Formats: sequence, structure tokens, C-alpha cells
Amino acid sequence: MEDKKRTPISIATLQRMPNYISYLKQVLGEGCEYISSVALAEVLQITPTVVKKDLSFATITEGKPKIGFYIPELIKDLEHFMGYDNVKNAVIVGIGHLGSVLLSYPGFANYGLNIIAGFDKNQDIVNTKINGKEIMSIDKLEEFVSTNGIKLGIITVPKQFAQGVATKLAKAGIEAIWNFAPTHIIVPNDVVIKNEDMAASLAWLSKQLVKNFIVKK
Amino acid sequence: MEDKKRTPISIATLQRMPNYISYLKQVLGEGCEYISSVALAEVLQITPTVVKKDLSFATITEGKPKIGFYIPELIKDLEHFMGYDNVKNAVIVGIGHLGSVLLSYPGFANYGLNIIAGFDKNQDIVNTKINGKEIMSIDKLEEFVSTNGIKLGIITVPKQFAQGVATKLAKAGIEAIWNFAPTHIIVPNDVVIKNEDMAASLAWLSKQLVKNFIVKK
DNA sequence: TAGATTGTTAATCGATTAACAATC
DNA sequence: TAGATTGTTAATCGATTAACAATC
Repeated sequence: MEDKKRTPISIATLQRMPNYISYLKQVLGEGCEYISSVALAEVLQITPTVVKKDLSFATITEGKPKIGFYIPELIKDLEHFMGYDNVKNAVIVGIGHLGSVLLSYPGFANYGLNIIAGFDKNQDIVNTKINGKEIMSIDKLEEFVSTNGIKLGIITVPKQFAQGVATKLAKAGIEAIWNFAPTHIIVPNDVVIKNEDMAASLAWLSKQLVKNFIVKK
Repeated sequence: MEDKKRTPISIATLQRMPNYISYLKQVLGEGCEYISSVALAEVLQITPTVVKKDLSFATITEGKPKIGFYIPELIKDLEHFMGYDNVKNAVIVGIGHLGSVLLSYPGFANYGLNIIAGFDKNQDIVNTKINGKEIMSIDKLEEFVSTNGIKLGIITVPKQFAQGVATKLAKAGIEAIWNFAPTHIIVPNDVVIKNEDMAASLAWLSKQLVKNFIVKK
């Protein structure tokens, strides 16, 4: 009720949004003030029409004919639209190599993502800290999630444990799960799940390299 | 010329392939011999028609009405189709936290991906080994890629260095780049590029959590 | 004013879904 | 045989692209 449109937005559009924001911040840093959809399209290798349509979902201020969009305002609109100005607390389960990387990654703050604690079953690392963030015992996961109203759980455990962790998180009332374990996970309908699917990326690359088949686009 | 079809295949289809393979291997391990498109569809939460169409791109042997597909054969067909039985040598540039994780990850072998060396500019780690794989000086990157005919380069350097590394790789004759740096990279047209775009995943999740807008599907 | 760019509507393209004959 | 499932063709749906009036 606070945003101007309720038209359904496609996932494709949504996933281009971070690209716009990232590039806009870059050119803003280089001293640019205005940018046209044509220029944006060229850099991101899409068409100007796509850019204009995408931006129309997020922009409150309008672009000016012949000049384009005022970059600072455009970034602000896009970030607000994406919810990056809305802090989302998260926990991460499984503090192995990948878990440590994510726990230490400062870039998530740009997206409003705040990982506040890690969980692991290895008692050797429980009660230690990584990047100032406490590693807690997996036994405390459910209680922590429900008492702190955590919305997002990140799963970086070995694949055989991923389903169990997901089930625990769901029971504790998590709203969304970001799964890095290379396995299919089933959760109740009210929990949204996003698989960070490196296998899918590799699939495309692999096909490009082998080139025994025609891939579209 | 060795595969049975030349119909263009959609990226969507391609990205579902690893899911089929992964699940099929799981049920094969549980002792199943045959599976129907209906069963596959249910588990992966898509429709049977999609499954049948997807599989029809890759299968040489046909499914049997009333019974379904013979799992071992189906896995073999899919893996061949995806080029997983075709070893693709790769190098990884930027041996920080994420680079180390990828260099140590044994799962890539399942996709025919073989990372044979890492490169970094930090002389403290040059000539050490991770997971039995040598870390070499970034100065030797171009020579190594061209003399060894490396097809794939993985980029895990900080974002400000990503473009430079990509340019070097392209000059050295790399065919494809898998970019983990959170930035847009420009390469010549004959180099294919895949951005491992965690920001895009987060975009979707973030939107789901904030829910001030309707996202399709 | 002329020309470039916006924002939006209409046309096209392609992927998903539904329907169904063939088959075991 | 009857029923389930395959493989494929036709219909639908949705996203991208093209076209264009409005505007600075």
C-alpha cells in the first residue's frame, strides 16, 4: 500500500535489479549525474525497452526525456523497491569453509542482509567467533530463531544434513531459506526457498564448452 | 553430429538437467530401477509434461509406457548430454576464502570439471598447494592457459580486479569464464561468460521477505 | 524547432501447459 | 483387455520486442 504499483513483476525483472543498482553506483562514483535507458542497456547487454520497463516498476521519480534518469534518485528508488533499505536478520547453519566465507562477507549489508549468528554441531568451534559473529550450538537453533524473530536461514551444511536443518528452521517459524547444499529440499508451502544452484550455472557453461548442441540465446 | 537432435534447447531446460541427474542418482542408490515422468515431476515440483519434454532432448533410449525410464540408462544419457563425461580443465584466479573453497570442492568432478591450478598475486601463497593443486603466480596465468589449452577460467578475485583478469584470460584464448566477483565484466563475443550471481538470488529472497510487491509464480 | 529520450501500448516470440494418439 | 504412461502436437500464457505519441 505504500508502493505505487501492484502489477505482478517477473523474476527476470527482479534479478536484473541488482545489476542496475551495481552499475549505477559505479558510474555515480565516477561522477555521472544522469543516465539514459539506452546507456544502461548497452552496458548490461539488454535492450533499452527492457530497461525502461524494469525501471518503471521501481521508480517514483520519472526520467526526463532527452536527459535520462537522475542517478542518485534512481538508486534510492531501486534500493527501496528491492527492500535493501530494510534490514533482514539471518542465521547461517553449517560453519565449514563456505559458511565461514558467507559469515565474513561484508557485501551482504548492501542488500540489507544481516547475518547475526552461525550454528554448527562441531563443539570445537561452538562459542568461538567469526567476523565478530558468534557460533552457537545447533541445539540452540530453533530457540534462537523463534525468540529473535529471524526471517531468513542460510544452509551451508553437507547435503545429507540439509533437509533436517530445513525442517528445524521451518518449525521455528523461519520465512525463507537460502540453500547452498547441492540437494533438493522440501519445506512447507509458507516457507520460500531459494537454491543457490551452482550446478545449474555449470550446466550452462558445460554445454557451451562441449557445444554438441544448440543452446538458445 | 553425434547427437540425435539439433533443436534449440532453452536455458530453463538446461538448468533443470542437473536436478534430474542428482535426484535420479539418489533414487538409484535407494535401489529403484525405473521411474516415471510423473514421479520425477512430483519430487521436483514441476509438471510431467515439462519432464517428458526435457528428457526427450537427452534420451537415446526411450521410456516404456506404463513403466517409465530405466534409471541407469537415463542417468547415462543425461550425463552425456550435459557433457559431464567430457573432462573440462579449468583454472581459478584469486585464492582467497571463496577461491580456496572452490579449489577444494570435490563435487565438481561429477560435472566433468577439473580445476588443475590456482593463481594469485600474493607471493606468500604462490608455490603452496591446496587440495593437491598448485597455486601459481598470476604472472604465469596467460602462458599456462594457452600452453595447456585451458577452456574455462573461474574468477574469484575482488571485484576491482575482475575485469583485468577476464581480459587476460580472453587474450590467452580461454573459451568460457565463470565469474564469482560481484561485478559486471565485458569480454569479447567469442568468450562465454556466466556470472554466479548471488545478488540475483538475494534479490528474489529479499522481495519475498519484504513482500511489498507481488512477484509472479 | 528538431532531435533524443521517456513511458506505454500493441505485436511478436517462445516456453509452458493441455490434449491425445500410440504403446506396453 | 483395461489402464497407465510415453512422446508429440496444438493451445495458452507470459515475456520480450517493436512501435509510437508525449515531452523536454
